[in-house]
Amino acid sequence: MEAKWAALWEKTAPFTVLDGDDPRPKKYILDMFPYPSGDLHMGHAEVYALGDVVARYWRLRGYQVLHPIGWDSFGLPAENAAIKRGVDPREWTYQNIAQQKASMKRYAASFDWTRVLHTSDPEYYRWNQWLFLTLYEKGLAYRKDSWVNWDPVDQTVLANEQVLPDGTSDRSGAMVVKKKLTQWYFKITDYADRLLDDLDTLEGRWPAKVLAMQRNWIGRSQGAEVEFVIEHRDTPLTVFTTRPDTLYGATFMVVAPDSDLAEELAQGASAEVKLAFQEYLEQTQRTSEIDRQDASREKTGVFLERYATNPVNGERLPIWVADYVLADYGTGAIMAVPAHDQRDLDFALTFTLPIRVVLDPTHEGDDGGSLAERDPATTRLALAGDGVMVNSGALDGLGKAEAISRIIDDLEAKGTGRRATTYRLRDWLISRQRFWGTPIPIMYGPGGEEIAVPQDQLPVLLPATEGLDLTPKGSSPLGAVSEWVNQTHNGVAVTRDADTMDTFVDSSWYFLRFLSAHDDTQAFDVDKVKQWAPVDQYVGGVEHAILHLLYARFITKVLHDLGYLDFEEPFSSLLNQGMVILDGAKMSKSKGNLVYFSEELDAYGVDAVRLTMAFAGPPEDDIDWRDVSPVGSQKFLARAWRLSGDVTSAPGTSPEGGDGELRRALHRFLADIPGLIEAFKFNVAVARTMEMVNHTRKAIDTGPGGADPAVREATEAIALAISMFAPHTAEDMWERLGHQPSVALQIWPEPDQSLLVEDSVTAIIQINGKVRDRVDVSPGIPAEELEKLALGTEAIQRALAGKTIVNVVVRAPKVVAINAAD
RNA sequence: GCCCCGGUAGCCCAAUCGGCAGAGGCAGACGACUUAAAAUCGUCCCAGUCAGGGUUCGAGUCCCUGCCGGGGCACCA
Repeated sequence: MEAKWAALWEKTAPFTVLDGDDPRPKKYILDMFPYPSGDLHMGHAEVYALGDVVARYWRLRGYQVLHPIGWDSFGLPAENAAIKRGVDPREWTYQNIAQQKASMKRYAASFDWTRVLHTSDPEYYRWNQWLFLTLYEKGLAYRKDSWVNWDPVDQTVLANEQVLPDGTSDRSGAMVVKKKLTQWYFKITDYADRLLDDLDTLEGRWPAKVLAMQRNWIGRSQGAEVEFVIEHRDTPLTVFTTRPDTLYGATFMVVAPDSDLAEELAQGASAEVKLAFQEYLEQTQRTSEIDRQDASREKTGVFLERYATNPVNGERLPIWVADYVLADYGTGAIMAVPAHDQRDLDFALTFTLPIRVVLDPTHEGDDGGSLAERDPATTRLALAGDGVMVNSGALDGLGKAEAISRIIDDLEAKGTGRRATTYRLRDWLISRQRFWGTPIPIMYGPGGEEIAVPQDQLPVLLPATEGLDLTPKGSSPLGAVSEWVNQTHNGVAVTRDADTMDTFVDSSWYFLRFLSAHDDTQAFDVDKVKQWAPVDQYVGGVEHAILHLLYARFITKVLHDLGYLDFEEPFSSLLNQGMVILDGAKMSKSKGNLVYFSEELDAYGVDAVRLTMAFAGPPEDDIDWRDVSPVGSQKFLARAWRLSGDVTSAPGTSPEGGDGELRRALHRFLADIPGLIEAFKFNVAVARTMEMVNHTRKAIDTGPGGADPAVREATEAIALAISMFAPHTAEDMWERLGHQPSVALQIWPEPDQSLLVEDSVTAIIQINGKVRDRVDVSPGIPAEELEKLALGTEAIQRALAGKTIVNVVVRAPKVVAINAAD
């Protein structure tokens, strides 16, 4: 059956979207495109099953649906396989693509196969280079020398987003180290506010979890910058603080050891201090991220023998370096307020620095004890809460919030501070020292100056891999291809940038490319974009909640600002599916708890696997393959399929006059399914379809029989519903019902409203919250009548015997609640 | 430490607005059909919704506290 229908679909290509007028409204349904490492796995089986439900659903609703697919085919695994097995990364990649493509076709995903793109094709990556140059021209792509995350195994730099919280690489798993390198960045921080604020517009349409993760990641924090004059230095030291109210409590300053400022200040100190600083800096750089993030570890630091002046009270504050201050957050320096910040307190206690309380937390009715009892110097606990300012000059007596706004006003008036915002988000480092990616279209002149490759010279093609040594050496393999690196530009000898772009650049705009996938004159067609974009429904794993989605949002905003797009968010609605796991754990080769995609298809068939994915539970939940039953899905599909053989009426038979009960159930079903699919309650939609099959089975076996027109009507609707989940079975049912293919091109029938109105509903009668009786009434019954009826029933009369009615609440036509006392 | 999500039957999961806790499936038991088994069909079994408190005529649903599980961020000033 699978083979029969696959051949037909291949021939008729029912899901191809042609250019030209189509009167139907449009929907752009996009599943995250895969990375071609080996064959598809169970995770893919889930996304493509669920994405296909949505795509097929909107087709049933009469929409022209664009549902494209492609491959995110640049990236490290190809290169690593090449190194390990001596194969060409190109060959490896395109072979895997061919295999995955065949699997997707077998899986009956309703993709438009005419728009396939591969990011590793020159026809794609030349537009990636166009994008780079476009950002470059706008000053959004720039080069800087900075401390970067270095993966010592893959021998390449990583974006912040690719470093896991434990300090290891999300690819190789190696402990990431810091290295100072000149690299290309995209200025995503310019968009931090918009990336954060626009998340509000996605509320309710993106999973709350993803919104929270993005907000966390951008990490906006509001406070103030305060300037401290440094002795023997012209420019003051600026610090960022969220607690300017505690400025009077500052007793020392701390500078990050790996900052330029620390280096400079140490130069002005004695020889011993210089030496101590050098040692400390080296020690810091040796410390792994894991250790550095361990807040419980002993505070360390070096006093620089330099002093700053507190702008509000003229106090002399010693300046220290310590690794608990990070060079790349805020200004890389802080004012330390030990009484009100735990980290500063720990440091002050370690080095016996003064501690001054400036905010008295005692208040009426609190049981925290007196101020003396809470002295941070003895309790070793910083006073974190709100209270009343003390020891703070003009701020004395104010609360925290008032003090913050007051002190900022004062600082601004004096010109020694200002309101300020900082972000956790860093600029996006896009250079990679690897081969299998998009070459950065920049050349360097004799003086090292940047020369953008002219647009008409794009693409900058990757050289042939033959004879190329891809082994990681810490610099790009492209650098070794001298005839590629050394070029002549306007008669001058120049060298190409030998790095390639982060593959997240490729995927940050691919959804636009699908709209004109083979256009060789431009990256995307603005008219097509107007017709189709933004993506109406995006489907994919939560593992891309930060990286890919943030970058795609950023690039969309940039292209919007440049006038290419008239929208600012690329994905109007987002569905994250969970993972497919086994025995409560993530599948992995090392654990040996793998379920193979092709084996499952062999064992149960495509339809049963797809249906199992949809039926397993809410899409965002993980599916434990042990808890679900593809056999059960198989049985259900067979049961549904059998209905189509038991229908004996002719195609086109009017359902009028068919069995009333079955028709009422059916039209309720027709009315409910769309809402369920649109709310992503696929599991419930499948359950309702099973229920409908049960109803119809009963009508055939013990009801009016297979000749009843309602039975045909119901079976046809079931075939349509099933077509979203199990296309082969549905197609076969449709044919057996006497129709021409394809069921995928049918329209979901409108429910007959007259069959939806209930002619009677059951009202419940409660006494003191317990259900004591129920009566069947008409839905339009007036409250008084229902109350009279309720109080009159035998069961209620009996239950009320000897009691006094206190009051009666009537919610016609569903509930009568009687409150009675003895 | 901060933030987000979840906890309903042996298991996976339903339950628009606060209104009869159960739609569907898995597993299990029994029965019909069968020489038998499989397949199929049918019937049945099972929880008072993690715990405690509150609001309400009425709470799985709303509020508070706690427990458990999952996830994100974190020496971020």
